[in-house]
Amino acid sequence: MQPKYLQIAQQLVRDIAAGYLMDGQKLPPEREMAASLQTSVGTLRKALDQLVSQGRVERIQGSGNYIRADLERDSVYSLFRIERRNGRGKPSAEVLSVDYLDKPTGLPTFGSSAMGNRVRRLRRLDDVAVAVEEIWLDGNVGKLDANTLGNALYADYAQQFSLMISHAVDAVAIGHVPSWAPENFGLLSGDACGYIERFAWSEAGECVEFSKTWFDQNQAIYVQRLR
Amino acid sequence: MQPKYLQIAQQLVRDIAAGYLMDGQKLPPEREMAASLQTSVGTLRKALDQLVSQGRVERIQGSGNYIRADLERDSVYSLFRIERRNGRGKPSAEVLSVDYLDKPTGLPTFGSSAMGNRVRRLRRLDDVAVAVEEIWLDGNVGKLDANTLGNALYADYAQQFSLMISHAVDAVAIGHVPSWAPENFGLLSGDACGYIERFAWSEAGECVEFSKTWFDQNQAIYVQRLR
DNA sequence: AGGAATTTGTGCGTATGTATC
DNA sequence: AGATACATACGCACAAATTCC
Repeated sequence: MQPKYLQIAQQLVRDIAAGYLMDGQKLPPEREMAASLQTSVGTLRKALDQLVSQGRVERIQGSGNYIRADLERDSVYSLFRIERRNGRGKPSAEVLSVDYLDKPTGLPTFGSSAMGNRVRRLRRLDDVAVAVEEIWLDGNVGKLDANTLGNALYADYAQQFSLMISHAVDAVAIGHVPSWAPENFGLLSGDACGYIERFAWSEAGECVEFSKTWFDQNQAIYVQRLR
Repeated sequence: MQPKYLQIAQQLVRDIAAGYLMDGQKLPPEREMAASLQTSVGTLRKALDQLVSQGRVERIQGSGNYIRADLERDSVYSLFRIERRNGRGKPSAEVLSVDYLDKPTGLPTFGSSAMGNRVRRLRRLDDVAVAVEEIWLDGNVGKLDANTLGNALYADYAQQFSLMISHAVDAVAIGHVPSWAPENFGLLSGDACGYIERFAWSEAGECVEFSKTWFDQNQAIYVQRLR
């Protein structure tokens, strides 16, 4: 039996995910809400504290508690946050190619297979191309089905392979835009460009993915949020 | 006037930093501690919750509260992880200058004062210069004492001003090595260079710090670890 | 091994302060 | 200025985990 304040917090999370609670919606006053949940204000506040720390609820003293449904959290962004310089932007991703190939020499060692799935994508914020990326998913997890590959890559891994990504390490480096970058990407092939190298680990503890993301700094920044 | 629970939390942080509270040490029982601090158990618990969320204290039901001094957290690394390409490196920082100045035009808006403390540092890993950085700490927190400024900047803030940094946002950008970079930095003044922009917030919720860190990519990478 | 004592975790109620509308 | 709503603070009772005898 979980503590009541966690039960309440989880119920609220489910209500947000299910769409019963919409983004920006104002919750009832704490006393009212506590009464309807048959609990005390203190316990309700502890539950809300959880959601505030997750960024799902914003509390404004004297005003109220507001739902902050963050679609990004469960989508393309989840483990890789790119923002427009103004801090907003609806994310999407266009898959340029999916291939099952021998890992080329020069690719860092990761995973256990000599083969890998290579995904190349163009990423957009508000329909503006902001980054291109090349992702290598280790071959031993299986062969990626390009047709069912959507915006939320890690969710697709979970769907196709029951593969859950648990953590990752990102590093920043400076390089050049790859030759396969599409024409409508702001920068031209060969331009100097900052990129992110990423290694990602499965919940089983194996490093299963390596990726590089080159992004147009005029359009977007890579953001690390702490705590 | 800060809330009592934050005052208590900060006093405990100072006591840990000062060495009055050693790693692994067991704190007195909550009721006892609350009495000696002339507060209620609930308020003390809220203060301890802060420290637990920072990893400074571990609470074990039925046993007690234990100090978890994490030297790495309070060192140069804290909230800003630079590694050598091999993943190792003992961090250190040399303070080049500390000045209390009018914020120049062009500096992003943050904090509430027109003045700011400008710190310029050279950062090393294993005594190799890997990055230079310029840090602006808002003037309204006070005037930094250069003499007591060590490697652990955020710990120094806590010491000098009871100022605890709670979270930060980092963004990657590309620019040029500043003119004041020392000779022994690998890159030369004006060289193209990746840098990190950082905004950092106090626990009171005010954005109190802005910094730029230019780093020599041949020597070091900036690393984001997730989860 | 087992039970009592100790210590933190959870839940509730209330009073007062402070920000917002 | 008044009403509303969240923030802080205090205190108590009982549950759960640990420690000690």
